[in-house]
Amino acid sequence: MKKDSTQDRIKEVALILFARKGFEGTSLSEIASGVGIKKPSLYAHYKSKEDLFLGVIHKVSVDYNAFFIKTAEELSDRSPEDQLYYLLHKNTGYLRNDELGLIFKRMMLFPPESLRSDIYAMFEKTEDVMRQVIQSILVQMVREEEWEQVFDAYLCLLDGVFEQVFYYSPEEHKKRLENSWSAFIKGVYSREEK
Amino acid sequence: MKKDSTQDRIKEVALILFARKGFEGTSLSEIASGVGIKKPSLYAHYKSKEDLFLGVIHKVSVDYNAFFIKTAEELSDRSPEDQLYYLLHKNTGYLRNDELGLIFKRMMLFPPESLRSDIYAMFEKTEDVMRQVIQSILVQMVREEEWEQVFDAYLCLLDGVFEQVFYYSPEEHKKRLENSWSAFIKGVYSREEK
DNA sequence: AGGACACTACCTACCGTTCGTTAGTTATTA
DNA sequence: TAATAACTAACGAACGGTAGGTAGTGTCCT
Repeated sequence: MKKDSTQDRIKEVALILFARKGFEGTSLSEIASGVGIKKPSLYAHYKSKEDLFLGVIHKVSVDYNAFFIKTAEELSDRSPEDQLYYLLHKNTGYLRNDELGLIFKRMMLFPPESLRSDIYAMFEKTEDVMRQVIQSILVQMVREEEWEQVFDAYLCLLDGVFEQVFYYSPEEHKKRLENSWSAFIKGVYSREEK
Repeated sequence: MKKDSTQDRIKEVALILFARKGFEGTSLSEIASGVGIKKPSLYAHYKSKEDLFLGVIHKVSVDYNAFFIKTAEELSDRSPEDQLYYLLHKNTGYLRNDELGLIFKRMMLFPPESLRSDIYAMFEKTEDVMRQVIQSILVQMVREEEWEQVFDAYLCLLDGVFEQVFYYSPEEHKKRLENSWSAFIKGVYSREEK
C-alpha cells in the first residue's frame, strides 16, 4: 500500500532530526546514515539541503492542515462548547506526537534565517484554516460584536497550552490544560452581564 | 559607571546573534567581527563556545529574575487585578526588547542538545520566582481552593501572549493581549456563582 | 531475440570552505 | 616584571556539495 520509496524514508528521517536539532544542527551525513545510505546519494533525490528541508516542511504543513479540518468535521455534530474543548485536546495530542509539534513550532518561532519567507508562506495557509474553523464554531455561541474577543482569547489559550506541552509532564500538562480551559469557558459565559 | 569591558561587549554581541540564529547557527567568527576583534581573541575571555554561550544564558536568566521581582515590587500597592494586568504587560514588553525574549524562549523550547541540562538548571530558578510572585498576588483575590486553577490559567495566558509576540505586529498583538486578558479576568470574577 | 542506449540509485573519492580550537608572538598596561 | 589582551598562522575535523563510476532495469530498434 504505502510506497516505501527511499525518497519518503529520507523525509521521515530528516523530519525527526530537523525537529530535534534544527536545520543548522542537523547534517546530511546524519540523515543519510539514518536512512542507511551515503551522503552523496541524497543528491539523487534532493538537489540541496534546503530543498530537502523545504520538502519536509511542506509535508508537515499539508498534514497539519488536513488534520485540523478533519478533526473539526468529526466534531461538527457536538455543541459549540464541546467542539472548542475537543479541538483543544485533539490539537494538543496531535502536535505532541511524532516530532510533528516540535518541528511545527520550531519553524513558526525560529525558522532558519535564509528560509524564513518560504516557511512563513507555507504556514500562512494554516492560519487561514484555523481561523475559518474556529470562526464557524464561535459564531454559534457568542454575539457578533464579541466574536473577535473570544476568538483572540481562544487562540491565546491554544498557543499557551501548546507551548506548555514542552515544559511539563503529560499529567501536569493535562491538569493545566483543564484549568486553563475552565477559566476560558467561564469567561465566555459570564460575558452577558455588564 | 558601566565597565565597558571587552568581555561584556562579547556577551552583548553574542546575545544578539545567539538569539537570532541559535547556538549552532552562530559562528565565533561572526561574534568576533561584531565585537571588532579576531576570532582567536575570544579565547582570551572564554575557554570555549559553550562556555561563552552559558555565560550569556546565565546573564539572561539572572536579569530576567531581577526584572520580574522588581516589577512585582513596583506594583505592590495596586489592586491584585491591576497587578496581574500590569505584570502581563510589563513582562511582554520586557521580553520584546533587546532580543531578550527571543533567546529566552528559544532556550526554553529548543536548547542545543548538549547543553539542555545546564540550561534547564538555570531557568529552574525563574519558574520559582514567577510562581512565588504570582501566588502572592492571587491569594488576595481568589478563594484558596481555586488558587491553583487561576494560577494555571494565568500562566497559560502569559505563555500564550508571549508566544504571539513573535507572530504579530505590535498593534495586532496589543489587541490580542487585551482581548485575552478580558476573557481571563471575566473568568476569574464569574467564579463565585456555581 | 538481442544488442545499444539511457535512466535510476547508489557508490567512492574528493573538492573548497568553514568550523572550533591551539600555539606562539607582540604590544600595552599595572 | 608580570599579566593581559590582542594578533597571525595554522590545525584537524566536519560541513555541503561535486565528479565520476557502476551495477541493475527497462526500452527501443533492428
